Order: sequence, then structure tokens, then C-alpha cells
Amino acid sequence: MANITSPARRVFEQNERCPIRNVVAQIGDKWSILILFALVDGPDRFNALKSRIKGISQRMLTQTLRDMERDGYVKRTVYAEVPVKVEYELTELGRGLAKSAWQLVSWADDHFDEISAARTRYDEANKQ
Amino acid sequence: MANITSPARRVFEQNERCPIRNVVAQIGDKWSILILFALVDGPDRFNALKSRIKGISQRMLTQTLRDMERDGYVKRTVYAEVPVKVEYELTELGRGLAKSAWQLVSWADDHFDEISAARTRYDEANKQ
DNA sequence: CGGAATCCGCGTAGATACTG
DNA sequence: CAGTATCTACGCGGATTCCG
Repeated sequence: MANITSPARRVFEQNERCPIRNVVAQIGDKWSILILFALVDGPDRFNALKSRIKGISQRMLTQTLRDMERDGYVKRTVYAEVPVKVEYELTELGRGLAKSAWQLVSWADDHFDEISAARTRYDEANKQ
Repeated sequence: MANITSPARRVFEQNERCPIRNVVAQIGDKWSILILFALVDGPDRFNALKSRIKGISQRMLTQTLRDMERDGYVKRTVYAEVPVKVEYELTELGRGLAKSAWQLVSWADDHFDEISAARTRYDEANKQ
């Protein structure tokens, strides 16, 4: 992790070109990552996504998909049928993001117990 | 990315053991990742961190450091000097997280221009 | 079916003042 | 120096209603 310092220096600059404050902050919201992984296996329709992602509201699914489309991660296709059919799929950029994000999620999965234990230990030590 | 499906299935379960909803939600806030990378080069003191991380308030630095300490990413050491000196450093777990998160940040850095272009394109196409 | 529009509560986070 | 305490506001996100 020696070469972590070079672009990490930009982390602390408040300017608009910091990749963390721009990109990571964007996908660090409540639903982006979940939607991202919901689409890795292929395209899906709006209501199908809504069913699979437990707890998401219509409003937030729409809004987050729009943001991801704006960033170029998701492509939206409308089929002129009756009733209308709308499919969402990852772009090449979106698949790249998913692949990178997967490292982090995978790590989180592997160390979930360890983190839980740390939380319990902390709470135990700091309770009245 | 064929093996992405196995733990990704847990992504859509709303329960408390979903590693994404727990860990990523925790470090996906406004400051955690920035603090994480602020500490990869070694321990640092409270006010030194505050100076390096542009824009963070005293309140949020304290609070986020507490949360990271609770999760076991950060170790806090108080030196009984006058005035008091407090050092923060990454634990082994914290360094592991930083290493995994680095994949994502590095990707974001590499594709920043591409994402910016997508945003401009989208805004251009959707303005009145 | 796939939204858009509106309303609104609650939590996050900023600013400020004070302290061991 | 490294916090804590309090107050406040803004925006995220949920619920609901309506529409092409």
C-alpha cells in the first residue's frame, strides 16, 4: 500500500475534482450499491427491481436510478408497449464500478463477525 | 464476476446481517472514507487530522472517529500530558478496510473524467 | 406499468459556546 | 489540545396521491 499516497493526497483537497467527494459520495448513499448489484446479472424492469430490493420506495428507486443514469452507470430503455415497459441495465462503466465495489463488499462480508464483535466490545466498555 | 451472485443474494434481504447495509452504510457517510485515508500513512492527532481534512467540523470529526473506533477500524490513545495529546491510528482491521476501499477510490479516480462527461451529457440532453 | 408531484417528519450535520 | 453540549436548519427519504 505504498502507492496509496499519490492520489490520496487529493482526498483532502476540498475542490471539485476529488474523486472521493464526487464519486464515492455519490454511490455512498442508501441505495446505489444495492441497485448496482441488483443489475449485475442482467437487465431488469422497474417493478421487478422494486420487488427484489427490499424496503426501497418507488420514489427512491426512481431517483437513484436517475442519478446512476446521469453518472453513466445505468442505461434506461423504454419499450413502447401497452402498458409501457422500462428496462434498466448496467453500462460498461457501471460494470466496472460494480467490479471495484465488489472488493469492498466482499471484504465487508468476510469481516462482518469481526466488526460485530468490535461493536459489542465497545458498547460493553462504554455503557453506564 | 461469476461468483458475485453468492453473497450478493444477501444484499436484498432487509435483515440486519446484510453486510452491505451494515458496513457500507456505516463507512458510506460523508467523512469515514476520508478519515480512513487520512490515517493510512500513520497515526495522527486530532487537530492535525482536522487541518488536513478540509471542511470537516470538530463535531463530525469526533463523532466519525468514535464510530470508527466502535467498529474496530481505529484505535484511540490518550497521552497524559499537559495539554493532553490524543492520537488516532488504524488497526489491522482498519488497514484491511483501507486496502479494499482503495480499489474503489482508485477506480473512481481513473474514471473521473468519464463520469464527468456522462453527467454533462445527461444534463445537456435533459435541460429545458 | 412506471412514473411525477406533493407533503412532511426525522436525522444528519453545521455553527457556536463552553470545559477539563 | 481535544473535546462536550446545545441549538438549529436543511435535505434525505417515506407515504400518499395522481397521471400517460
